[in-house]
Amino acid sequence: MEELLASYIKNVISVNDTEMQLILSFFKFKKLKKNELVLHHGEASQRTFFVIKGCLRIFYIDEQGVESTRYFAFENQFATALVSFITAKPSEELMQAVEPTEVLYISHENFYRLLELLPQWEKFYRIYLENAYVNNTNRLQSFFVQDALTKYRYLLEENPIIVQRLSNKLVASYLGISQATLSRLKAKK
Amino acid sequence: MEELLASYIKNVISVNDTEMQLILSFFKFKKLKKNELVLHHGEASQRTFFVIKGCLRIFYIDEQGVESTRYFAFENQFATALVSFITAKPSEELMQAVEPTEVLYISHENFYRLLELLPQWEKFYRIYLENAYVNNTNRLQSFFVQDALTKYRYLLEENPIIVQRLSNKLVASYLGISQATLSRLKAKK
DNA sequence: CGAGGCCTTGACCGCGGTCAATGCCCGTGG
DNA sequence: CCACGGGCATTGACCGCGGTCAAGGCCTCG
Repeated sequence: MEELLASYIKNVISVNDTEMQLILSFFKFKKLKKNELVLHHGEASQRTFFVIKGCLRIFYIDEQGVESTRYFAFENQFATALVSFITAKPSEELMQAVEPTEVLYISHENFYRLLELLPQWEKFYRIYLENAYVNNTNRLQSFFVQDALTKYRYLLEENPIIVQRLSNKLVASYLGISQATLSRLKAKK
Repeated sequence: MEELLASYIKNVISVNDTEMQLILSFFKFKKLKKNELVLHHGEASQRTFFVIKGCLRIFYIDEQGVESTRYFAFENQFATALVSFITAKPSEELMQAVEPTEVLYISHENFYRLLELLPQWEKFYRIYLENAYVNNTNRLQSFFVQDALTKYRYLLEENPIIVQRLSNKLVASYLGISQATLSRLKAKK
C-alpha cells in the first residue's frame, strides 16, 4: 500500500530511507465510497490524494447543474484541486470518488512543511506541476482545434482506459459533450 | 530595460546583487518586427522570452489553417511554449510578435544551467509554472462551462487590455470563436 | 493613390444540445 | 428469489448557437 506510493516517489526523486520515512509519515489512509465527495464547490482545497485503488475525478458544475470532468486519477496517480491549492482560494473544482476507492492523502499544511524540510520535495512538486501543466494545456488545445468526433478518437488513442472503464456519462463529461452525442458518435464508429 | 526584468525577478524571489548579475548575464536583447515568428510549428521550444515592449502571442494552427491563441504576453510578462519546453518535443504551439516588440530572452540551456547554479531559480521556475497552470486551467474551465457571450464578458472583466489593445481577429482567436461571431457579440452589447 | 487587410452584416447551414420515450441492467428489500 | 425502482444508454424529433461564405465599406500604410 505504502510501497506503491514509495516506489512512485522513488521514480521521480532520489531520497534515502529516513527521508522516505519522513515523507510517508505525512500520508494517511482512507477508504472512499462510490460517489463520495472529497472536495465540495467553494471549499478550499485541503488535501492532495494518491490513488491506491479505484478512481477519483476532478470536475466542474455549471449554474444549470451540468458536470464537466477535468481529470481522472486511477491507481498510482496523484490528484489535487491544484488551482485552489496554489491560489488558496475557494475551489471551483469538486473532487469525487467514481468507484469504491482507497487513497493515501497528505494535508496541504504538511505538503508545505515537506517543501521546507526536504529540498528534494521542491523538485517533486515541480515535476508534478509540469505534468499537470502539460496535461491541461493539451486538453485546452483539443478544445481549440478538435470537434467532438476527433476528441473522442483522440481519447481512444491516448487514454483508452477512460473509455473502457468508465460510464458513457463520465466519458461525455470529460469530452465536454452530452451523453446523447457521445452515444451517437460511438454508433457511427 | 534590464531593470524591468530585474525588478520583476526581485518581486518573486530574493537574490543578492551578484546572483542578479548572473541571472541577467544570461539574457539577451532582441527587437522583433510586427508578425515576426519566434517559434515555428514543429520546432522545439528553445527560448523563454520576457517582453519589454509590445506583445507576443502563443497560438495553434489547425489543419485548415485556423489560428487559436492560447496566451498573450504584454510588457513585463514572460512567455514560453512551455509544453515543448517541458517535454523537449516539437512544439504544437507557435509564437509570434503581435506588435513591434522588444524582448529579453534566455536559451533553455542557460535556463537549466540557472536551475543548477541557483537554488532560488528552482523556486522562480516553480512559481512561473504555478501561474501558467492557473491561467490555463481557468481557460479550460471557461471552455467547459461558458458560451461565447459569457466568455467575451468574462474577458472584458478579467483581461480588458486584450480587448482594448488588440484587433477583433486576435480577440476572437483567443476566445476560440470566429471573427464574425465576435463582431455580432459586440454589436449586441 | 492604390492594395490589402480588417470589420460588419446577411444568408445559410450543420454540429451538437435538449427533451422525451423506451429499454436495459443492476442493486435492494420484501 | 423475484419484483421493483432508479440510473444509464440509445434513439428520434426538434432547435439554436456559432461557423462559413461572400459582399461591401473603411482604414492604413507603402
